[in-house]
Amino acid sequence: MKQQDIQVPLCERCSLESGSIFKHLKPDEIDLLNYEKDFRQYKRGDILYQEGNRISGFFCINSGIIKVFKTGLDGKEQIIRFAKKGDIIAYRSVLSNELACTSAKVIEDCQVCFIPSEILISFIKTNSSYALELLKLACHELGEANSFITDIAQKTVRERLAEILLLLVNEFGVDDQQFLQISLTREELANIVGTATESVIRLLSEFKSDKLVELNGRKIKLLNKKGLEKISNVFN
Amino acid sequence: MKQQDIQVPLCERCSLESGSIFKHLKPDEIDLLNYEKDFRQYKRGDILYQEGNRISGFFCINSGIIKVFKTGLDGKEQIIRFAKKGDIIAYRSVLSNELACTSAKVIEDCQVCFIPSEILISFIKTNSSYALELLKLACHELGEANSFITDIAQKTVRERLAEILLLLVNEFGVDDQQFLQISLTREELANIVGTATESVIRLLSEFKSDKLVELNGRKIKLLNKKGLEKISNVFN
DNA sequence: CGGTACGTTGAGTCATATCAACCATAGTGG
DNA sequence: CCACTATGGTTGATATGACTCAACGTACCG
Repeated sequence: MKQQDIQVPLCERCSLESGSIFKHLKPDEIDLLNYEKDFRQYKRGDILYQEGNRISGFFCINSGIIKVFKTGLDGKEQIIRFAKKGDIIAYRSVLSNELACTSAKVIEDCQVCFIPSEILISFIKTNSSYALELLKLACHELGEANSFITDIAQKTVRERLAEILLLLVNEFGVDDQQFLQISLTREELANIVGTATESVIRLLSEFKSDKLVELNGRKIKLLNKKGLEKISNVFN
Repeated sequence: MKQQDIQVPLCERCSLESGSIFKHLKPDEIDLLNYEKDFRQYKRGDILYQEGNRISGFFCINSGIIKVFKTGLDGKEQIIRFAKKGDIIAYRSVLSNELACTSAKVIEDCQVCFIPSEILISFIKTNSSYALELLKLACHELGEANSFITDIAQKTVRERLAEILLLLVNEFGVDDQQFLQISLTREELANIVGTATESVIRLLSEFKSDKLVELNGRKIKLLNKKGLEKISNVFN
């Protein structure tokens, strides 16, 4: 696709395609959104927003992948979640009216729309079913956070790594050769699981020896999902 | 207080006293709440609701303390948060329309009001500033969950224990002898920190040797907050 | 008095972190 | 074109934090 072919996506179409939260808006609200939003493009490594800053709006992802993380001790990142097409990020800070508690960095080149806080707040005030959907979203994320807390507190690194691999396949799918669609460095994997880079490397090559995964640089293919599920101790 | 003296609390007064989320309701909504709510009393050890069940409403705490936890591997509890006067619990499941992802158990005898889901949903539909407050609450909790994830993933047990002690003092305060108001078993402490009971015991007695805390059975007094802050690595 | 729940301590083990060295690759600038 | 540097990946050696298991003390309760 040539540069001049890139079009600002239409919210109406995008929200339906992606199933984003905006599909609950009324036509005139969608129009307002289309008018007020600011379309932006970012490349791998770019930062959308940073922990500790006040944020004047939030982002809706149209394409690409973004990692949302907190910076802990010695600058070590803890990845909280990923965002892809249809997801919104930074809405937490906007709604709680707090400083950003996370940073967001591009993993795969992306196109996003920036939407000013006031628009979100006004939709909540005028469209109660939209507000309810937002609540549903926030509460769902809260449930996932709770599970993650329990996992990190109780499971071993080995168990968590297996779980994360399965989770990544579910969330991002695989390409035509069955390799995981999302490409992460070993360090990023470690920063999801909550461990050291070397541990991820060692465990991955163990998984490889056990014929659970196939490795090709950053590309990972799951060869034995049942086996990984067993290791990860998920029966829910 | 004799049994017959116990009164069903009035939502209007309770919400103002406790600063609960219901203070944003309009008078006629408060009346409806008063009418629809179901006042209940529970004793230490009682269970309010359990993980995996569908919940038909949520609880507003009038007095006492409740622990909210997930059950992980081998039935080990991970305490997610505590609820005290003015807090609401189980609203997550109600709003996300999911099964309960946690259980709730009484730590200190409590009086609570049970409020049917429909009431909450109807308030959201009719009172947008209330909806916004609920969103604020959920998003705030989400931020706390994110911090907790990062802590558990990156800090040592020693650091986390120090942090939790400080946090408990902040949240529940101390009695006239400076002892922490909330009384937890060692196992419960371990289930917040995410460690083994024995580890908590050992670390607490280390803290005692280092004159950081005073111990008297379950009663804990913080003697040197600065020292504990230093150990806990909190500078935020 | 036996039972149950909680607290404490010691000893041994193991998973995981840390430290260090090394290789591969790609981009940079002179 | 080559040296230089940065980044990421891998492996080995070593250290240690934290868990597990087991024994035992204590307190409370019916």
